[in-house]
Amino acid sequence: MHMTKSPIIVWFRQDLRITDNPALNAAGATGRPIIALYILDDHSPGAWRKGGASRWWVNGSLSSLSKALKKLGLYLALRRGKAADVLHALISETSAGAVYWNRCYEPFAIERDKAIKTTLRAKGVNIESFNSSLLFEPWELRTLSQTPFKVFAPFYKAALKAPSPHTPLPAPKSLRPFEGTVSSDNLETWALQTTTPDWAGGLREAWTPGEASAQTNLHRFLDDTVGDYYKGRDIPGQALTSRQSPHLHFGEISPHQIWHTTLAREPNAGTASYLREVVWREFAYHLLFHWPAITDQPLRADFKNFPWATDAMSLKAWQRGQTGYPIVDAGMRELWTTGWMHNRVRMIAASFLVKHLLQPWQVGAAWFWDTLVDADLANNSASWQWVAGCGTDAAPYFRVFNPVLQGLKFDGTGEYVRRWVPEIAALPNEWIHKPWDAPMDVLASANLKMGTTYPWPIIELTAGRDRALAALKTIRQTSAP
DNA sequence: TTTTGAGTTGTTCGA
DNA sequence: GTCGAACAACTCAAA
Repeated sequence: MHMTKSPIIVWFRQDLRITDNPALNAAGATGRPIIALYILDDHSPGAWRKGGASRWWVNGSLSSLSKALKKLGLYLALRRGKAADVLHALISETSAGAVYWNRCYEPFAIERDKAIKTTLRAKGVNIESFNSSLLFEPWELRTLSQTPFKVFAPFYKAALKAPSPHTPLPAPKSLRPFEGTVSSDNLETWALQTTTPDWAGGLREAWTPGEASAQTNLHRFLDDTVGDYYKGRDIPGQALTSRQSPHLHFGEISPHQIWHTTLAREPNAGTASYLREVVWREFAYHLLFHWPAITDQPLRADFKNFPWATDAMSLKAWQRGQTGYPIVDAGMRELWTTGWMHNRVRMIAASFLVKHLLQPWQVGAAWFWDTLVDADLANNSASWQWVAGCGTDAAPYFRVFNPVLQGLKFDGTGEYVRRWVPEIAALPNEWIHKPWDAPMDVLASANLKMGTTYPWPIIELTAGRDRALAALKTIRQTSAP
């Protein structure tokens, strides 16, 4: 058989879209028959098994991708297992001569893909990989002395100065399908969406996975709210953020599409700060690429000796949204119900766990990994380390978010808290962020029994803050020579 | 090589 | 109620 006629496997991973998909376009351009493949890979060494919310999402995303491919004449084959094994099997079934994919950047994925590339090339299979999920490859942006960046501001400056990211590719007009038989799992048998119990009602209500939804959502955001984004993105009671994170994570939309579509709009403070947030995502990937251990280990070595006060009860109260601090509890319940939490509240809730409750950031990261529909190894690792103060930037150690002040400042109307903590909804604004201080008659008329219908605060704020600052002091001393 | 300016998102205290 | 200073020291990145 001539290699040039042999089919190409397009291996879909975190690029579940047909527009601006370089691997798919390149395969299409060869004119050779195409086999579209997705592998549910929980088995490669070091793989971060998708959490519950992510599994729910990818189920919807795959079903949407499979429909879109069908319109192009392609059938999406679903297989599960160790990616290398699946590929070897499929190649021997179909005599495929090439595998095309868009790059992933998680440390385990890099290692897996490198190994696959080596063994398949040794067998004479051509491998082509493409960039589809980052505006800048993690190794592209460098300081003047050729080192990777550790601080966002200069990274951002370098990103703006760098050559413009590629403009998005159109969807291929038509593709030549592979004509042989390729067996596929039935998506339902993967049981990514558990129905007993069906805990995903809130997710279904909040989200529509898939490329079409990602596009609709981007245009809604740019048409209606980006103008208010600069300040509005801090107000959790209002829906002024882009809500693109899960779409971006699964590659239902590319950052290039977001970048160029946004740049084509009337520039203002909102569009500028939105693009800046997209560069934050790039920065997280840059950090993960150059410091792959940040998924588990604090980047700052002195934090290895940090005296965390690991405590299962504290963690549980936080996870369940029962800390007694309304803004924290609201956030944790929004997360549990919808698989997402507003960015401002993520910072408050994360800071509360790490600082006031002195729980290791890794356990918070693990909970987010399991419950977020946008769970992303780079963003999650970098962001938790930022909050904990052990990451790259020199955030001042004394920056401890006060959940009452943050609540008053960013949810002064209590709209957000009332939505997610209904048992205190009848409290007037004055007490909505500190129900424990409310007078007896106010509590009574709000039908609120502290300690019964809503918990007393799990920890006193000043005591928690002082304990955190004292803990930080200890590692400063121990890290001295 | 050395120097210099700066570093996402805050809180508290005291005037 | 408002406002500015203090809260540490260190590391990064560029000049």
